[in-house]
Amino acid sequence: MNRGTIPLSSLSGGCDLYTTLESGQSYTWWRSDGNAYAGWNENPPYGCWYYTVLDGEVLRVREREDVLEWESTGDGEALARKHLRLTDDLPALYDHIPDDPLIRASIDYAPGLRLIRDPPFRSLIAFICSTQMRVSRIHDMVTALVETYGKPREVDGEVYHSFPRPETLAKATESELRDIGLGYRAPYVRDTARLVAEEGLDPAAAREMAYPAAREYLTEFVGAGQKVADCVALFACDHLEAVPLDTWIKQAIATWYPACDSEGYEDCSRAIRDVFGGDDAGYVQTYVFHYLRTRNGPVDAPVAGHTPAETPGD
DNA sequence: GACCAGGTAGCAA
DNA sequence: TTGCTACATGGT
Repeated sequence: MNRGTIPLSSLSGGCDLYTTLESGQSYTWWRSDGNAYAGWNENPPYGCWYYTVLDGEVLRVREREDVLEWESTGDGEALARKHLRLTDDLPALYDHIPDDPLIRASIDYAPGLRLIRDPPFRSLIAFICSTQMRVSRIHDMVTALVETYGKPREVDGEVYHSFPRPETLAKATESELRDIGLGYRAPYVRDTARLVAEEGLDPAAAREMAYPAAREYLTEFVGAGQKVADCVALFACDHLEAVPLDTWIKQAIATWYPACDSEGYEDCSRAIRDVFGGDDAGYVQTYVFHYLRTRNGPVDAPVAGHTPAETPGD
C-alpha cells in the first residue's frame, strides 16, 4: 500500500476522526479494533485505524500526535482530502455562524468535527436504512449489506469489501435483504437500486442541481422522503444548507427555537436553516445533532450556563 | 412488555 | 393538501 501523512497543522481547524466518522454521517467506515459505533461514546485507542473502500481503493487513516496518517492502494491523500472535506476552514465557520448557547456548546463539545463527503449511492442506501433505527444499528445493517453484496479485495492479508453496486442490489430479492436484517426497508433498497441500475436515475446528479431541486429529485427514490433526501444532499452532494429534521433536531427546535416549530417539514426546515446560519446550516446541524445524541443529558438541560429560549425568535 | 430509534409509503378524507 | 397507520428489529 501507499503511505503518507498530512500535518494536522496544515488543516484549518484540525480533524477529529472519531467524531467525523462516527457521528452518523457516513456508515461505511470501520475501526481496526472492531468497535466503531459501539455506542459508548469513546475515542478509539491510540493507533487505531479507520478504513473504507472508495473508488475501488482501500483507504486507511488514523491520527498520530500531529499528523493524519494514511495507507491506501490508491492516492490516499487525495481520497482523504476529498471525502473528509479536509479543505473546509473550520475556524472561519465558527466565526461566522450565529452565536447561540446551543450552537456554541455543540462546537465546544466536538471541535474538529468535519462534514463528510460520501459517494451518493451508498449515502442514499444507508439513509434509506436509517429510518426508525439507531446509529449503531444502521452501521450494522450497512455492514451486512457490504459483507453480503460488496466485492471483497484482499490487501496485506486483510479483506476489504467495496460498497455493493446498484446492479447487484437490484438483483437481490426482498427476502434475502430481510434475512440480513433490513426489515421493512428491504424492498426500498431493492427498488431504489433498480431505479439507479435500470431506470437511469442517479443520486450523484443531485450534486449538479440547486439545493431545492436536488432535494426534490432525491425524494424520487423509494424509501427516501424529505429527511433522507436532506441527509444525502448534505453528506454526499455538497448542499451544506440542507438541515435534516430528525427526532433529535426536532426536539432541539421544540425546546430551544420554538418560533421555528411549525408542523410542516418544509417550513420548519427553512426556519431552522436561518437560525443555523443559512448557507452552512447543515454544518451547524451536524454539530448540534452529535452533541445532543452523544452527551449524557436531556435536550432541554441547561447548556453552559444558559437556558432554552423563552421568547420565540431568540 | 412498553417505548424508542437520524421516517416513509399508502391510503382516507 | 393534510392526517393517520403499519412497518422490522434490537436495546433499555
